[in-house]
Amino acid sequence: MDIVRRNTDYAARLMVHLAKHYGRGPISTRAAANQEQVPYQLACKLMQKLNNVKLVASCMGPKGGFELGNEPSKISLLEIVEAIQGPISMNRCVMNKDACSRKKFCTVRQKLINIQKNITRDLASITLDELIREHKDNGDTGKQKRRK
Amino acid sequence: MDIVRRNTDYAARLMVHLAKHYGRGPISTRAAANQEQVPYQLACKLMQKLNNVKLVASCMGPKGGFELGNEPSKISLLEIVEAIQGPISMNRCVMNKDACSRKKFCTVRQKLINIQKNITRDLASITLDELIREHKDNGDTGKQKRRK
DNA sequence: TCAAATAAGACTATAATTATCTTATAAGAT
DNA sequence: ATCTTATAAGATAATTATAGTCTTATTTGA
Repeated sequence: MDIVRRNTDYAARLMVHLAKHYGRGPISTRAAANQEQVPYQLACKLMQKLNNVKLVASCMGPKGGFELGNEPSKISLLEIVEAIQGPISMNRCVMNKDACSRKKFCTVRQKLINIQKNITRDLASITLDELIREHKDNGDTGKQKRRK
Repeated sequence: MDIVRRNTDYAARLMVHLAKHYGRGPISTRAAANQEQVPYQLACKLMQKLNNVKLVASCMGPKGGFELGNEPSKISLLEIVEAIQGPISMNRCVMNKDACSRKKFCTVRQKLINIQKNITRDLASITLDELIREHKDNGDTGKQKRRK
């Protein structure tokens, strides 16, 4: 099983897509999903989750869609991961205080907590703007096919 | 979902148990499972997986059981994790070269690879001997209840 | 030969994840 | 006003992963 799941991967693609168009109005989920090779219906659900935590802002109606809720430099991969799949957890005993009665004499727990901190720190350091900066020289021409 | 899964947690307990008795002959799975609060049948399966990669050595027959396949200082948490749940993977595209056609222009992949390296390095640095050293002052009296 | 142990694999159950479907609501365009 | 295109929300289905159990075979010391 992967730490970053498939849906999170999809969501990251969609966010990178929005980031590339930041400041130029909303993008419809259909267009973003098509271009980023994400199943449309799934994309709708993912956008909703991102909307719930204000990583994106929605505009209903025709010509509507979603746009980033903040500057690309202010949105990290960690936020996207947590919006879609919840907090990164090394082990249930790390997140849930009551998960294990052995906690008081467990020597593994503190070590797992430290590893978890490293992971979240690393993910938090990756922002959308650096992801699009490196994307620049690939073929996003702005052309788009419509409809699923 | 937890990066370290429940069965891996069980396996780690069993390994710590064996480590405490290292050099004093085999321990039966039943005894270890009882003391470490691991379901017996599951413990059997886990010991087999650990045996497959030689983290433990088996001795069949009465008075048999398992013992560590190596000194506690030579066995890391990473080895236990990988024996039970397979390699740590940040994302499918990291482990499986053909998982994603977008790989060539994907800016996230390399960053995920780096995070994954950090995790495995951290887990590899934790060895059984340091886990039992810190365990020393808890109540493993050697008393044991028999039977499930 | 018996009993206590591992070996191996089939099987079941549970839970998590992914994907789809349906209905409702909003708002621009005509 | 009505139509069309879009999001909102939630129910439900399908798939996959994980955890747990059961059964039978094999080994070996007493």
